Parts: sequence; C-alpha cells; structure tokens
Amino acid sequence: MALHKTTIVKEALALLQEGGLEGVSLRKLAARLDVQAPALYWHFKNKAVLVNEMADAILQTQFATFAPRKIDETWAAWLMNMMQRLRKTMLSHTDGARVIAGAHLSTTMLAFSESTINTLVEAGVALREARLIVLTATRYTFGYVIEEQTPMPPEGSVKIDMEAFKTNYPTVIAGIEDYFSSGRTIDDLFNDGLKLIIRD
Amino acid sequence: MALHKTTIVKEALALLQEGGLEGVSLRKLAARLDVQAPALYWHFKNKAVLVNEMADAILQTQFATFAPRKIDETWAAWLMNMMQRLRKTMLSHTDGARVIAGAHLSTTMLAFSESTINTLVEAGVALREARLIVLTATRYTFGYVIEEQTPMPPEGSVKIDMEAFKTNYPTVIAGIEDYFSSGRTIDDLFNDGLKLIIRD
DNA sequence: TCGTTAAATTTAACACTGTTAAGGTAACTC
DNA sequence: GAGTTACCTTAACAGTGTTAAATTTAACGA
Repeated sequence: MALHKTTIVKEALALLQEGGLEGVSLRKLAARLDVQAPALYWHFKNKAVLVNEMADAILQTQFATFAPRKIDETWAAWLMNMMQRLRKTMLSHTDGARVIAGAHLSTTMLAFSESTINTLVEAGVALREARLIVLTATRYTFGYVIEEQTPMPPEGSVKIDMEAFKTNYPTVIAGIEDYFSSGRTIDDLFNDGLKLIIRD
Repeated sequence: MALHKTTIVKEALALLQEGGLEGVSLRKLAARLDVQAPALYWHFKNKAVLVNEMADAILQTQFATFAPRKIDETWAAWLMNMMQRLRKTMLSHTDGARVIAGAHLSTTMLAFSESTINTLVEAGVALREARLIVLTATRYTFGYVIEEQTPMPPEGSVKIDMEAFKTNYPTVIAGIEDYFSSGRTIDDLFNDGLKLIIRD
C-alpha cells in the first residue's frame, strides 16, 4: 500500500500553496507522488471530492478540537475569536477561502457551526438569534476573505490614472485614507466589521 | 465590423445562464457568434477581461443609475434596499456572485460603493462608520450569495443518513427547523442577517 | 478605380486539463 | 497453486485557453 489518502491531500495542499487553486492539477499532483494521474482515481471519485478533502484538511488544522468558552469570557468575545481564527485558517493557504467555500457539507465546518451556535445558546442567547449571528458572521468572513484573496491584476497591466479615480470616487478614496491613515490594518478592518455583527 | 463587444458579452451571459461559469468556454461562445475562437482575442486580451466585462454588464442592468434616498426614508432602510437589490442582481445569473466577486475593480461596483457611502454620509453618518457599514454589508452579501449559489452535490451521490446527522449536529438542525418552521424564507434569512449589520 | 493600410478573422498548432477504459502486477485468501 | 481483491499503468478521448502566422474584409486617400 504505497499511496494513502492523507499523503495525497497533503501534497495537494502543498501544490495549492504554490500555485493556487488553478495550480492544482491531477497530473502535477501525480508527478509529485511518483505516480500516473489516473492512479488518483482509485482514491478519489473525482477532483471535486479531492478538493473537498483539501478543504476539510485545512479546517482540521485549526478546528480539530474546540476550546470551550472560559467562564470569564463573554460569548461575544469568544465568537469574535472563533471568527478571527476562521479567517486566519482561510488565509493560511492560497485561495483558501475559495476552496473552503466550494466545499459544501464539510463535516468540520458543520462541527464549527454546531459548536459555535451551541456555545451561544449555553451562554443564554436564544437559539434563533444565536444561529442568525453565527451564520451572518460566518458568511461575512467568507465574503471578506474571498475578496481579500482575489488577486489584483498584475501591476501596470491595467493602468488607472489616480487622477480620474480620485475625481470619480472621492468618497471611497476619502474613506480609505481616513481609515488607514490612523494606523489601522486590514486585520482591524475585518474586526471592526465583525463587531457590527457581534454585539452583546 | 460584424462583431461588437456588447454582442459578445451578451452572448457570453446567455452561455453563463445555461451552464454556469464552467459552461462559458471561448469555443462555445465563438460558435454562437458564428466565428472561430481566436477571433475573440481581437476584442479581449484574454478570458479574464471577458469575465470582468460580464460582471460589469450584470451589475449595469440594475445599477446603471442610482435612485437617491427619499427624504422620508431612513438611511438604514435605503441601504437595506440597495443590498437586497445587489443580492437579486447576483442571483439573476448562474454563478453571478462568483463572476462579480472575481471582477476586481469593476467600475460599476466602485460607483456602487461611492454612491452608498456618500448617501450615508449625507444622511449624517460619520465617514468612517459609513464606509465600515457599507463594506461589511457588501461582503456579507457576497458571502451569502456565493454560498447560496454553491451547488449541492447531485441528489444521492453523497448519501448522508439523517440519523447520524441529527445526533452529530442537533443544534444546527434545531436552528434550521426553528427558523423555517415559522414560515420564513431564505430571503428573510438574508434580510435578518443584514439587519444585524445595518441598524440605525 | 486602384493601391495601400488597417481592421477583423481564419487556420494550425501548442501545451495543457479532467476523465474513462482496459490491462497488468503484486499481495492476500482459500 | 488458483482465484480474488487492491493498486497502478498505458493509451486515449474530448475538451480547455492561448499564440503565431496567414488571410480575408473593409476603409480611405490618390
């Protein structure tokens, strides 16, 4: 038994890191494993389920086990922390958000939902509200990181003159300058958005 | 001059509607236009910029012009409406959210941001907060619709026994049942999440 | 109307992609 | 030792985006 699922996924993640989702091809993956491409079809029904398992593997690195909320911690602070970890997990791999978002029915993601909603409920939040908050925060996080990981067109390929840009979208520019001139980072921006959703 | 940009994009959108983003291939598109595939490269530098223009075309159907806020309307209600329209626009085409999310620097999307932030500012919201609210709501909307448009694996291909599912994720199940049993829809769910972000 | 120039498109090909079918080899079981 | 299952290979299909070069079509000035 030379080839095992876990080593295939592991190598696929390395390939993802280097070339993004586009860079993950079955031939390249097979080459890394000293094997021919169709061999992979004995282990996976098709590429989609491979990508699904990649998504689960990424999530598993951070959410194999869930640290329960500490007694002196508000549910809001706890949930903020969970979402920050979710974002960092997605950011840890090239195109991580796209990979995970494409993986419907990831068991780890389900466990994440179960655990977070449950923690809120046990902290006294009504089930309906708990679910709504978790779902909203999760999708915001997905949207945020997907945008974050969408590559800008290569520098100079689309030359936009800042001149016309500033006159056409002055408020957008002013908003950006206002925010980042105060020393804030993209991490802060994510957190500030999260705070809009999660407020006890 | 037989072939024009607008007709190419129009036909590409028809192709998108039928087969999703995967179904949009240059050869199929060329066939529809009674032309050979490389002919498209005279009009577009590559497929990515074609998809970009598709994204803009989709957005343009709804956001070519921006209806200003009515005087008796709160900025929150106005913004809710804008985001609902953004979601419906994305939903109007197969894989619409993915197409639009992939289009960085869409001028229509920029105009959308400019217009919404500006409306909030003119309604008395501080610039920093206005930008934060718009950005958060926008990315939530993207995340929501992307998830919404992610196709479930074909029925029965992944057989999950509801038995184990209910015992492993009872809170998730309870939350879903609680929400939808009260006659609410997916549209309501989106709106409820939006209300968490947008509250005056 | 001709000749020239630029616009628009074709043909041919390259280097890939996911996926299937059929066959082979090694190891384990009876 | 024969048969069965696990695992992998070779060969091939049908499709993809993209480039280079040749070719047609249209426009325009002399």
